[in-house]
Amino acid sequence: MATKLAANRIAERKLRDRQARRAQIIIAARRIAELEGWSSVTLRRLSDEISYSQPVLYAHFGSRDGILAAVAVEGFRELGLALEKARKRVKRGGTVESVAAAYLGFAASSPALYEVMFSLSLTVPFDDPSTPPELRFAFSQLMELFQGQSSKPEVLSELFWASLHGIAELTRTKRFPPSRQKERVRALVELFNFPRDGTTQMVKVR
Amino acid sequence: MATKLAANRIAERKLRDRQARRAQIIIAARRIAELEGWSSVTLRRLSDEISYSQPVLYAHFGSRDGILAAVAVEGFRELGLALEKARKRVKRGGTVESVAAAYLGFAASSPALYEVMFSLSLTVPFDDPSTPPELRFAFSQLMELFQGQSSKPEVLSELFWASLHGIAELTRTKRFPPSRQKERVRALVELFNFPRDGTTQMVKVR
DNA sequence: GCATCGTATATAGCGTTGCTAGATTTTCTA
DNA sequence: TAGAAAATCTAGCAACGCTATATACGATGC
Repeated sequence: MATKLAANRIAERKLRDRQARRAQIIIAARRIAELEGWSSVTLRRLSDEISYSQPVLYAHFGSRDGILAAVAVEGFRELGLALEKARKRVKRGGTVESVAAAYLGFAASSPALYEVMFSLSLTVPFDDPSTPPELRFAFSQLMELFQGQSSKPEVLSELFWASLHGIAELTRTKRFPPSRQKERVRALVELFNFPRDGTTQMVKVR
Repeated sequence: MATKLAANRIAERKLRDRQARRAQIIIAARRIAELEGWSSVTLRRLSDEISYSQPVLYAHFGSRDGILAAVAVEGFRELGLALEKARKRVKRGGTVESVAAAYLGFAASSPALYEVMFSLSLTVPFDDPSTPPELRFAFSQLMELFQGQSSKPEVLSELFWASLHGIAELTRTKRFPPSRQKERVRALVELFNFPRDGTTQMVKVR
């Protein structure tokens, strides 16, 4: 019987080791990408960093894309937490502004991570039940902003997400001059702070 | 003297041939990408399609990225023309709606083309004088929409561009369910049809 | 018309990539 | 401690972007 217990502990230890190494790979990939770009994240380089041979990487993730996907999911996890924090620590003047700042701050501080979260052809249909919970959680934080304010919270939060993503992406790829970033965010917040739910109307005044 | 003229004509013909082949390469790359994705656009495949050897590709574009960049610029050219058309043929109810539809229609009908226009690390700072005119023209079409309406047309048009780009991108990568697309666009148009220029105000009604 | 020279094009190969089959070592079990 | 099983490595394949070198071609001068 003691052998059974020992076998259990061994299996547990193996699992721990396995997970630790998996995390190590993800961290290494992320670090290299952030420093030198994703094209520098090669399997040989990675296997070198973790001091294992290449096939070990395939035991954890089925392919190079599998590694990128794992990094992306980790990115969504962190983004979700950052948005939740920004939403709950209600800054006076509206949560929309706080969440927008948190989103763009995240994208700006980890450009390579943000890049792989979207440029990857993960093809996660979002609605699908197979969508990783990290993704759903991150989006749910955006949806919370418009709950009850509008007749269609999904539509408004999707549009909000799209706007944030567009700003993040065009900033990351240097299409937007950084000089006007503050004004862009201010305009964005103004637009989304007044959703048209039937009880709000825009009128001309003079 | 006749020899001089002949030499001229020969040089012209060579230039024409060269440009024709250049266009051929761009068209082939675009077609392959649209059918099988950009990873299938290899130099061997391209040289095969145009019935020339690989080094010829390097005589035209310095590298594979050079080919992608050329395709991207062509994409911006077409996008600019499409936006101009949508803006000038004023559909009743506002040009914003028309331009938005044209933009998203372009992105949806040529996803690979749209992808390379932005996912490429062209790193074109936009403001820079070295920015291709095709890019500037396309953006100018968006800026036209908000000229005079707002105190800061650049900010509003950049925000509009970002929103459109976000929708296009999240749709292309299957993050958005296509079912709500119409509503998303409607909400977008509503938001941007009422820029806050000091003569418009949002009020609660009941 | 022919030799010559320069340009255009092709051949062949280098180094690196993602990935994998088969050998080998390590670890557990009985 | 012997043998089974799992884990890991070695070595190599095909395909990639790219380029040095060789060859064929076309224009030019006598």
